[in-house]
Amino acid sequence: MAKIRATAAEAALPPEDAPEAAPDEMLPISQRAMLRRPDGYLDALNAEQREAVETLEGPLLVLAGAGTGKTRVLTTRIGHLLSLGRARPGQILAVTFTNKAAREMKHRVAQLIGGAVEGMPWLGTFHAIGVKIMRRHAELVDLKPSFTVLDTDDQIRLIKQLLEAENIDEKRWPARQLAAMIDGWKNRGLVPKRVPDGESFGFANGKGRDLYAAYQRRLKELNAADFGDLLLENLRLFQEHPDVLEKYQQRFHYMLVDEYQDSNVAQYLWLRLLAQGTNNVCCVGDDDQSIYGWRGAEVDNILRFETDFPGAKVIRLERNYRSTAHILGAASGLIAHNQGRLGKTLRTDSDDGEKVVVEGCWDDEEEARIIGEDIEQLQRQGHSLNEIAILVRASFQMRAFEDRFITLGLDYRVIGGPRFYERQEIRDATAYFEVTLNPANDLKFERIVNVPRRGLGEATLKALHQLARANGIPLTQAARIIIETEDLKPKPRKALADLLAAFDRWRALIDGMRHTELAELMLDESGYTGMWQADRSQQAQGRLENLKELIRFMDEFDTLAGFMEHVSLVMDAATEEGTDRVSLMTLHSAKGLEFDTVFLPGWDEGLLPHQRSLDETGRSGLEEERRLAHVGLTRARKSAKITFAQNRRTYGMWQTAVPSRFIDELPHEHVEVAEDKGTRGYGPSRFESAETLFASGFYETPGWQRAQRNRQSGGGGPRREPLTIDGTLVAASTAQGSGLDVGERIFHQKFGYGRVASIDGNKLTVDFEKAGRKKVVDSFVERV
DNA sequence: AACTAATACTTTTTT
DNA sequence: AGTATTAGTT
Repeated sequence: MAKIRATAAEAALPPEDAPEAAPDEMLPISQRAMLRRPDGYLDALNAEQREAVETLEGPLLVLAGAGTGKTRVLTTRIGHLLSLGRARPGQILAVTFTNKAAREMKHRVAQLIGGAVEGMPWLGTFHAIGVKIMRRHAELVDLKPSFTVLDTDDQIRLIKQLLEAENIDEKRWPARQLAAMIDGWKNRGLVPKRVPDGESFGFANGKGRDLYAAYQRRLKELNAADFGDLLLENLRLFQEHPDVLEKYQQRFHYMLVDEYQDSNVAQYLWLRLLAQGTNNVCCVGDDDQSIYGWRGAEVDNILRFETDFPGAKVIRLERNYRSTAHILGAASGLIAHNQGRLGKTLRTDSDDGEKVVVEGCWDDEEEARIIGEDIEQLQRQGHSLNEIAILVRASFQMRAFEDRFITLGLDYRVIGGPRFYERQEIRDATAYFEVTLNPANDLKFERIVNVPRRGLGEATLKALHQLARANGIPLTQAARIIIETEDLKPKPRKALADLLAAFDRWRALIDGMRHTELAELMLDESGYTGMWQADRSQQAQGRLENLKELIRFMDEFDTLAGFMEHVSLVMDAATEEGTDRVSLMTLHSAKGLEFDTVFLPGWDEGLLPHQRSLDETGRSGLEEERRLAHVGLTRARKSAKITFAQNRRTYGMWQTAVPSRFIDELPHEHVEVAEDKGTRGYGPSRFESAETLFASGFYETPGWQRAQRNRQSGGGGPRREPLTIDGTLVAASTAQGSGLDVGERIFHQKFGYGRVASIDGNKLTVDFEKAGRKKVVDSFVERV
């Protein structure tokens, strides 16, 4: 086992560390000269960008609005540092939040400096860099260098076990909730003993902090760290070991942070410690694009930059190179409603272009139909589908579009979605690999002990747990003991013995066999591939494909351990390029991208300012939602269209929706209401009024005003002044005993006439004459 | 231990 | 509405 750890540790310290061994890694003179040529990289910048690139010493905040060349500044700055010989690649720390951004930056730096330098060893996500540092000093944070990074699944599983051990009712205090709390604490840089009493009481009557502490202890026993630890433990490392900190302070001559508005407290503290060395820290960000507050990001970090880093210089990039004047005007007008901004005024030299179009739809299906038609129209006009995107607030919205596009035969791609690594089959497969490498990983062992089914169920697991807990040993070791006894029935005993033997066999092959072959062997011999082959379901084929893809991906690494290092942090599904497809994604995953044409469906009150955001974080939540809307609009280069639905299904029930308040906040001069094409008639006659409504100038129409009234009155109840932030969304909650009885004949806006089949509170099951059996909320039906 | 039925929960976003 | 988890049954 010691041997295995050694391999893992070696793999964890890849050759990128070479700079120390090969001291002079400065770019060759010829290359530096090339970078200096007069038509070179600096000339391509505007005055502010250039200043941002050339201000090398001291703290610098670059406030870069959407489309102002933020990435260009960052990469040019790195190139500049290298070409001036101010730093070697290994002396520049450059952190991003996403793997995508890290890849992009690596790529562009390589382009800039001609790919001569073998990458930048310290360019990566906060988490990836955190792991790298922690592996080198693992013992100082009570881990072994081969520690594994837990995914969210394992995290929950572990917490469940803790709750069980403490006899806490998981119904009342769900593991997810505790996981979220612990995450939150870690994001704020709080170790267990620093958790405030009040918050500790938020879980299981004050056991929150103790559970957190117990969880951390279990992690150490398992030699594992969760995502939060990659930052928190790093911070602890620096705080408790000034000598280590000093080493890194000296190493990093220049520090760059991308998307600083997304940083959380732990990241901020980490950065500030490092910056106390040279103080050459450059943060790039946009407070108007801070959309990860719910995940612990602190807009405050960017708002306070000048106080945190005394003597800081602030440069604003306000020239937008992306969007037309109308789009920019609409976006700026919207975001101006936020308070607590650093304030930027985006300018552009572009033409006015087209106004932002707003169109109301009957329901989400019509929304998808209208947008589908628009896209087909664009396609006929010769636009590339790759330049069209649909940006939604929540992923459930995607479904209507996917359905529609499939019937239209329109090619689309979903960006984001479940990450490759998060798929069940990938997690299972990597669990096999992990247990082979590290038999002490109880969580992974538990994951696959009975996958595929081997007859090792609850009873066996319980026995194993008991033995393991009593002796303080890993499950696999307990298994080894238990198969020598009579404690298990013959069948499970044999199955367990076989499994252990298999792991031993695979482990013996690690050094003697190509790791991709070994991986295939493991999946075959364990019966895992067989399990999916035998599965006749729709998805089984896809899962097998994914497993193949996994093996292909592994090929890019030299060892199994080296692959495992990256799998949890950096692996995401390959996005096939090449084909012409419409992109479908959430607003969050659209940040940093741009398209000629952007569709923004679902600007409904409760969905675009998302109700949950409003409920949980009030005003600041509303402002974050507004920033999300702003991010959406600013993705568009040439045209943007906003739609909303008047009826939407939530949790399977129809509710009337009200247009988003953000629509009203758009400056009139940059907006036009969709003209009536006369081809969109839909079902019931009441829709005709909606058509005329949109044809005759939106803001003055009766329909619009009705929507306004609805918004303010909370859905027909007694009038309430402007919808309060935590006001509930129209219908559902206003139902006061409907007085309906089973068997009564009713009318519903969408489904027409029907008879009540059963009543459950305010939820009705109705047999409609045309639409069949549906569940609806009683306030949407009227007695006839 | 495995299968079926009932119930609860969902719909923010990501390393 | 649909999925995921859980409880109850064989």
